[in-house]
Amino acid sequence: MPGARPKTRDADATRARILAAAKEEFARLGLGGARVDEIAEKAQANKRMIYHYFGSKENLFRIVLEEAWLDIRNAEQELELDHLPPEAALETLVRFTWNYYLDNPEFITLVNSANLHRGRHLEGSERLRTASRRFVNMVRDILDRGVAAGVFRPGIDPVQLNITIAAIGYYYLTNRHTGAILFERDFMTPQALAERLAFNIETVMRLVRA
Amino acid sequence: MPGARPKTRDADATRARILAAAKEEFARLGLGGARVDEIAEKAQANKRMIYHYFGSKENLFRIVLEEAWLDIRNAEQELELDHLPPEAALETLVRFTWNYYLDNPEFITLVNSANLHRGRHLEGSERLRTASRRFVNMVRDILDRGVAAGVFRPGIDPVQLNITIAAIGYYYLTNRHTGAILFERDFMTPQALAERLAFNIETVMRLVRA
DNA sequence: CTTCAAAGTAACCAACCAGTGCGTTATGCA
DNA sequence: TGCATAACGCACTGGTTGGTTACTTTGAAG
Repeated sequence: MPGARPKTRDADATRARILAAAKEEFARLGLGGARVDEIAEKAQANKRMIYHYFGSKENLFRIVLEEAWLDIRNAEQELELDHLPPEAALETLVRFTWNYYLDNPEFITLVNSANLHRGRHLEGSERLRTASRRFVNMVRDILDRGVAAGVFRPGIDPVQLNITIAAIGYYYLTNRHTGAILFERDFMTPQALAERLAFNIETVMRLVRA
Repeated sequence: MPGARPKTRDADATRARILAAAKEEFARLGLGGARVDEIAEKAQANKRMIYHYFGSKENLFRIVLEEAWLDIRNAEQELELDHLPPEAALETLVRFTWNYYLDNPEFITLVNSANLHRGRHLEGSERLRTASRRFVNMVRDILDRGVAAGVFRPGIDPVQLNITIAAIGYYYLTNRHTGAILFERDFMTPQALAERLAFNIETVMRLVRA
């Protein structure tokens, strides 16, 4: 929940409250479903302020998206995977990705919304491209070290591996509602979550092992 | 594109045109973004006919979703995987799933929309549950035959395997727009698609092999 | 032919919604 | 203290949207 409005005027705080409320609403209802009035109310701000700080609903969406992505890329960097042996580094990345999706469920729905709109709102974000390049290099480094140590097979594309690591967690969580109906099981019990994580680690390890 | 309006009155054809147009619009813009007037125009029908046949926008969405799921479940059955040896059956399923997503891109966005609304529109569809049960049994049978033949390891949960097979294709395609921006490569060239399919087959085979 | 239910249409409505015009209030600085 | 600037708020609009009312047309059974 965005915090309460401060007594005195504070541009940064108001901007931040709007951003937090927008993230919630866009994640819950998508770009088309979210209401600017609702965002303003949740942020304890006036709708006029949204247009003052962000210009348009679409631009607000754009900034929410960019922030969300920069957040996960920063968190990945803080894992310092280059300090771990390759197998431990990869398993840590799989666990981290899974837990990040669990702890930040709005990230997944925001990404879905962005893609429904064909990625239009992320085009031209140089900050994001830079962060992503660093991330891919980190995974490439893990793979290279694993090959050198003889524990990973050579020739694996780090981008394909990244996509797979994200996919096996992301899909399970984003499609948990229809999954629960089709497969007649609760996807979100602690046991179900633990089983899925173990399955995913096994999948990735078998994929890379020499 | 839904066909042109027939000369004479034809309730079934009108209903079908509305359904086809709705599928397109819901897939393109989501439940909230789709416009009933637009669906009526695309279907060459009057908006009132939508309410006559389907009662409400939400109910129209519900039926579009159910049809889309039944379509893929039926197509899977037609593969007759029980006539193939276990390894060939599994690879065929991975290829089929991938190609189905490629040939029916609206399926993916419909599923995303359904999950944004927490699966609410699929609740209580007994037809769908029956079809899904048969599908899971089919995969379980492939796994069992593979274990008996000594080519697959035992203890694999067919539901987890299903989820993974869907995930590694689905995620790549649904997130191809943001992926293209982040990873600075075109996800949809024939070569990129062939590489991803090969990677996915490798992933699944390594996951199940004894 | 007649009849009548179903198919089809146009015009409408109340609610809603992104965006704005314009005025007010607080704050930092000279 | 006075002033420029930025933060903030209210009330409105022009256009849109899901859904409805009241009506005409069609086809087929008897």
